[in-house]
Amino acid sequence: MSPYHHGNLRAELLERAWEVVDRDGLDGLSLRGLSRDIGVSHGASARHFRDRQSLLDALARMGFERLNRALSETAGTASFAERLRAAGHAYVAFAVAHPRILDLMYDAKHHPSASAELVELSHTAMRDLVAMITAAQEAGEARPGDPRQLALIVFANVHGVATLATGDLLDGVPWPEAAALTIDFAWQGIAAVSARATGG
Amino acid sequence: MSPYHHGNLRAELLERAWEVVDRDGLDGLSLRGLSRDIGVSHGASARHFRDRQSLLDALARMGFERLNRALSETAGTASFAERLRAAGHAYVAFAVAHPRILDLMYDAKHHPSASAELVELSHTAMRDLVAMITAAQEAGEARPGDPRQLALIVFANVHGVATLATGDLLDGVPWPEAAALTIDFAWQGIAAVSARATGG
DNA sequence: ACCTGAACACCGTTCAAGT
DNA sequence: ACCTGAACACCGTTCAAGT
Repeated sequence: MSPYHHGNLRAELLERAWEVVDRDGLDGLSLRGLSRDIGVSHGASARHFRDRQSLLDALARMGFERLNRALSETAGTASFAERLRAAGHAYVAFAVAHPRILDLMYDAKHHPSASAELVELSHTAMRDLVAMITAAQEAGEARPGDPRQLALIVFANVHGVATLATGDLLDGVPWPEAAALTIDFAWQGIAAVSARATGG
Repeated sequence: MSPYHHGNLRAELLERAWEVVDRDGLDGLSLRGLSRDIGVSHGASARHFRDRQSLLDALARMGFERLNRALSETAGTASFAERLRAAGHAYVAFAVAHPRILDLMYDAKHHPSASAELVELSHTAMRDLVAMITAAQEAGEARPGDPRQLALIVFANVHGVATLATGDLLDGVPWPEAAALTIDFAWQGIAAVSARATGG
């Protein structure tokens, strides 16, 4: 009712934009429509976001923050194979739950004006994976070799199956199954021979 | 010089749109700008494309046609391992050469108004891969099991490494190396045990 | 059949002015 | 510091009219 907004317009814009993109995709998002929904004038967003791309950048950062949090929550004390399975599952689950947001995340990251924070957040998962594989190697559970190469293979598998899942290319296979299949396949390839023998 | 266009405006719109998207991304593409570049009035495109999304759909179809052709050109008489390597290389090469087009291809395919032809073209590569793996199984070169599951794994690997390559997540590793690494890894996993022993 | 050009409803962005 | 509202240059889409 107060003629002026109460100071958290930035957060409200982001939250509303997340919902719109999640539901209708990027096509459904306009700054003017967003302002209309929230009940501010159409120029109000300019105080908080230089331009449309700047809002998308912030939205992408939100996405990576939530994805990274979901991934880090799987880092328990379980075996490497189980942690990998949990992390992979979490990644694909995020992709399936928020396919348009994930698209936006990688689109924004590719954009020439991408913020340093966004680029940084987009590399976190890969870095954590390299660290995890290094630890697995030191524990004798993963085969030796450049951990970045092994991480690359695992990441390619997980991201690839996520894309297949959201792209409707799984051909009827439920995504948790496809994800487990792909991740176990990747793990079998990078596990040490001794560990491989004990695997199911 | 003639006041009217000479009948291949549709093809010209598509060709020009491909160039613009390839260079500047989707943000740089507008129907009015396209018409301006070609030298027709801004409403002319409506005769050939219902709306903007319809042009993007046709553009995506072009992309899958070219990608599928590049993939089918690798289907020589070589061994399955070599054909897989060549096809994977071709896929990643296309992704690296035309990252924005590839994005557009999958975006358009996700769109509610996606044409049946586009959906069909986007499934071709996967179907060919399943057929190839089935043949490899019959030749005793691939391990038994649901060929769709094995194809899924290979496709996830290839598409995943393509995404990593265009997403600048390869961490300095040249993409042909990363692609070869990932594909060989996938092949080792699906190859028959006897074939695996002979592999490098 | 194919293209033109005006018309309409929408954008993103900027900026003086208000509180 | 934060928001308003007019202004501007751009869109996509439609449609009568021209050839």
